[in-house]
Amino acid sequence: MQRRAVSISDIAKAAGVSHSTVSRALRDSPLISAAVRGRIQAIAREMGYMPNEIAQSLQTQRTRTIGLVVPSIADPFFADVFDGVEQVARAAGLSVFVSAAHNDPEQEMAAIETFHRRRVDGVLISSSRLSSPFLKRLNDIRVPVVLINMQAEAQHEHVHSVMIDDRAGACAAVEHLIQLGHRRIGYLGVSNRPLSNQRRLAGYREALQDAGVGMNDDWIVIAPEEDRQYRDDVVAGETLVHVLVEAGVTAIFCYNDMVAIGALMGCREHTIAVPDELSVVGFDDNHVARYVTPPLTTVHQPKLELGKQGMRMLIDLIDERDVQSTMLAPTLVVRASTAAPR
Amino acid sequence: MQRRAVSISDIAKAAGVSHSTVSRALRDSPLISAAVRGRIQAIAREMGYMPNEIAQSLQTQRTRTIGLVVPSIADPFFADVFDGVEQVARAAGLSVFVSAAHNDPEQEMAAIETFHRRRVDGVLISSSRLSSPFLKRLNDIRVPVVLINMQAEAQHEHVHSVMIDDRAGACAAVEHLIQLGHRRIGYLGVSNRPLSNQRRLAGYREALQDAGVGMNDDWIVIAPEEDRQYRDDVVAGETLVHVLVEAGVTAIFCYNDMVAIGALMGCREHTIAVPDELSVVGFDDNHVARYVTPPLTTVHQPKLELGKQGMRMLIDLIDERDVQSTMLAPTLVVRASTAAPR
DNA sequence: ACACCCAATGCACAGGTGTGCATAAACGCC
DNA sequence: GGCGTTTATGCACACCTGTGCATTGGGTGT
Repeated sequence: MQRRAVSISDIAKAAGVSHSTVSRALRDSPLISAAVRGRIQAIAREMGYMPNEIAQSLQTQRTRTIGLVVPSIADPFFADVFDGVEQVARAAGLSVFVSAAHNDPEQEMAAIETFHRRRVDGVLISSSRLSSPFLKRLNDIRVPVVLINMQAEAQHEHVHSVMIDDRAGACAAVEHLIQLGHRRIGYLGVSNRPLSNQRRLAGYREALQDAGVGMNDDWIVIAPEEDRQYRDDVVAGETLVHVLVEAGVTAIFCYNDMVAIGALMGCREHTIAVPDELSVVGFDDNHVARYVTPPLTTVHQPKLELGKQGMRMLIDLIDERDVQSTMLAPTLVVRASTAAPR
Repeated sequence: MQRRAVSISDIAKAAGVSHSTVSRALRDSPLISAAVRGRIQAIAREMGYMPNEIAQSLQTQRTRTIGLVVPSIADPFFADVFDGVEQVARAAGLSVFVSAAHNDPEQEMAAIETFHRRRVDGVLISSSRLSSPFLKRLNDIRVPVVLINMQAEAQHEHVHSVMIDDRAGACAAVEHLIQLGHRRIGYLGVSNRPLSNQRRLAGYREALQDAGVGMNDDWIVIAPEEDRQYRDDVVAGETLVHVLVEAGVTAIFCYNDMVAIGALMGCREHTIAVPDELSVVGFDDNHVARYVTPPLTTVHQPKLELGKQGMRMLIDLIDERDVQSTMLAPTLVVRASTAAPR
């Protein structure tokens, strides 16, 4: 049924020329006379010719293809990153393979092995944590790699990164609370994403210190590690917020929006009014943040830009241009979950 | 720098055999003696050989690759669909190209053209609407196509589909409201996705008719067409909900969750208590639905399953097995936005 | 008229892999 | 030991495209 697709040889036969001539004519080579070129292009169009990119890839040693590894595309954060990646890739004529690794090292390995077999021109990785054997493997495939929003443990020749300044974002959030007049500010963090949690906690501390506002170890609560992180962030916020309230804080900065949303739910259960009795700040600016009650004040991560920048950087690396790792600045979005303390 | 990757010829040279022998040995062909096979496999491992899938594709005329077209991966609906697709694809050893077409016919065309050039083994399409020239083009590429949650205008030889029963879902939602005791029930729809809107409206009417509950044209409001649908769904719900309330309904069934969330916001602005004064039902069971206030009663779409089924169907088509289009049943999820009328 | 040059085209190979067929070696059988 | 049979391997081609080099033909200059 599915008869062979038409190749340049078929066109050559139809036009009474050699396949080389067809190849050149279709690529607008000046070596071919205008008359012949036009005739061949017309025949090609008429026969419904569609270039075989597989054969081209084999010949040119370039697949015009890149691979993207994410934990899950169902997580809106990575979905936005992907959107940015895809936009830039499409504009550059590159196609992208997406692989969801679900934070499973084994699946991550499998993903980059697949990319290697498929001879992608470059790899983008956006994963929470990355293991050392994984990085070694990355080095094996001899292809440019860009890390999105993750910190490389060691520097490798072909590895660059674009990330978001967690510390600065946390600072901005806490400074906002200080400016509103809060002096007893808590942090509600997580333990299953240690790097970013540490950076946000550091920003929290720095802001307080710079402003000369007091700290207290009782005002810092870190949720214990859990497996199903996505749902659990909400549960963590919901169950732990009252600990901070009992410790006497008037405002809390949460590791991310899902924790903050959990905190909002916890407050409702304990009939704590937000923002009247407690101000709550999140991190990420998840799509959800604007629809909860009250709409959440949060730190906006430029996720789309993260993807775009990462992809641009990868293209530069593929084309052997110099690049340097960059850091994107998050911005505070003030909504209705924060107010001056009573 | 990036020296040529090792090929089977390199291995052949190292082992003192022909490349054919290496090829067969690596594929565990019984034609090769166990001794030689083992030795070659050892050498291959040692040299860090990674099969070139591009060359294999050219030879076998199979790329083990499929293309997925969606409007946007940032829309959580399609993100979940993708997740299902990816899971099944990975298990079958297929890689997936994702292309976001943003409901732009031109970009959709470009996407399937790219897939054609790359000689994907099959195509999955999940788009709101599909134009007729687009379908024609689909037919041109001579590859199995599965439509996910969209209705084909005409039947084509290679085109099958898996969809969700909009009508049944709408019925379930409205029956729930009737069972709670509501007798004046409104529908808040959209006009930029005419097919599914019609089907949900039909389900709404059917449920009312079957229960012998009265209808009224004033209780049906359809938002006018807008371009930026995603954000506008919320705005539509927010601005139009009071029209229905003034028409005297005690409950509304919304086209989807975003419209319903807009309705919730509109109610808050007009200080209409939900669910005490007005019950609200959505459609989709977006991730957001559980976090709004009050948590939204809605019709759950099995999005993951949609993706999985679609991918399974595509694999069956690729392997030339018989398949038939299927319809998945949505289920009602009762949360806190619905209650008996006062 | 002849040498020369330039424009246009074809030949042949390369890229990496899989496989039908031929070939060679080994083995069993009488 | 010759012959037929099985087993193991190599040869050569195919998949489709791009390109260096050779070739051809026509035009130009003297």
